[in-house]
Amino acid sequence: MDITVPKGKRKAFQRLETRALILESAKALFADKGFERTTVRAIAASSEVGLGTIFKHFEDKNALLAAALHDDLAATLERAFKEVKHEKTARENFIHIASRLYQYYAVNPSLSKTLVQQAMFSKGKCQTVLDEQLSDFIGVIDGLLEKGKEKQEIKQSADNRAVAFNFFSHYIITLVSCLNQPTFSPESALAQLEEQLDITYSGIETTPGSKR
Amino acid sequence: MDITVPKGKRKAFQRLETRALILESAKALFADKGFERTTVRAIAASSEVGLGTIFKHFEDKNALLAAALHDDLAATLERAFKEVKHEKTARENFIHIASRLYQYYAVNPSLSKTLVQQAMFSKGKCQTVLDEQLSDFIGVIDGLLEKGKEKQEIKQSADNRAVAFNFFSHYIITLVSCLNQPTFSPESALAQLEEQLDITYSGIETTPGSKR
DNA sequence: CTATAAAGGTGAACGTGTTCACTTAAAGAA
DNA sequence: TTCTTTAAGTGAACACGTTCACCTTTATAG
Repeated sequence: MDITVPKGKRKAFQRLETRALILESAKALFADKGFERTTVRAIAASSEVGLGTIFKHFEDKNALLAAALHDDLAATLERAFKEVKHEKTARENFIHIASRLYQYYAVNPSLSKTLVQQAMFSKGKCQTVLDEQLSDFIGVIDGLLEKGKEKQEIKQSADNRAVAFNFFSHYIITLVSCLNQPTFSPESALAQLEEQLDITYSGIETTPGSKR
Repeated sequence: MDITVPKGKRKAFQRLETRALILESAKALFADKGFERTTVRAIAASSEVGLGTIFKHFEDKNALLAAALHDDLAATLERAFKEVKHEKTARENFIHIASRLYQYYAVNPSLSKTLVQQAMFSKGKCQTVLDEQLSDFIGVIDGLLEKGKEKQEIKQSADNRAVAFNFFSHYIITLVSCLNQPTFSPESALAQLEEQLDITYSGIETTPGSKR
């Protein structure tokens, strides 16, 4: 019997507290040992909770990783979105957002790789969390493109949806490609992304004006 | 004592035969039950081989899948490469190759998804097999682009390496994106790929000539 | 207050991928 | 041939993710 929460909501509070405890331990252990080398039993022991309890709070070990990184990732995204400057080009703003994300992934490339893998391939349900962030991301790019059209950066005939997907493709492939390198450097990832954006912007077909 | 191979190479032959037996069973079971729902024990039983034997032939269950699909995939790739017509544009040839691959993946989308996932994220060693195919793929695209430059389809200033990577990015992201749908249709995947190639070809920036 | 229902918490037990000490048989040396 | 070495083959044992029947505690009904 605890006096801090004398209401009829002790259970709900306990639940949240337990969840937080588990997440804290999970985060620390994942960061320390990596995903595969961290056992659910170790997380249970570290958070002083029964093994089964963890699975009352999280669908599986993957969901645990997603939850452990979710808050930081969401904060990174939100911060990046807020830093969008409307006087800058769509491209500059996009690169800035990508830059922030790459910096975040660089904190722990190994964990990031696992997270990205799960986001891209997870079966059915728990992907919702990451899908939301993807939708946000695509939505923001869409907005940037619209602004870009207004300021003559981008041609009117371009389809925002398709171009947003194009940007996202390059962002994600560059990320995966660089996460597979022995070391992940946000700078080289950005350079690679810029190279692809060059192509997306200028196109590759011969044009009447540039047939030298 | 078998009379068919009386040489001093019985062991080598036995080994190959055992390997083939395992692969045959693995292929059938994977196709029937899917990757996760097929146990290594079931493969061992079906191929009438000890459990440990499988791991003398394959690093792990993932390698088993890669090996099971490798030959078909290699054949698909080779066939697609041979169908390249030099009188067609680089884009048409690329789309044709992608089309063949998408058709192959469509045979068993679930297995394909697992295979692609492993190819993109496998740790360290066994990825070699798939990496080879990737190198081939990139190499062929590179060649197509060079031809494309000769026939004025693609501007000289384009960097083949970067553009080949660009093509590959769209190919792979489209594949993953479509494999995550409830049903995988090569046709809709191709449509999506074409949409992205449109962007890559024409570019999105406003040009002096197209400022309407 | 008591009785009942609901929900959090628990760890033994299970299934499965993977390892390893050992057996067996082929290849090579004497 | 006979002995030695090498490697294929094997399944018991292990580690870990996951499940589930059960317990305990809180919430709710009477």
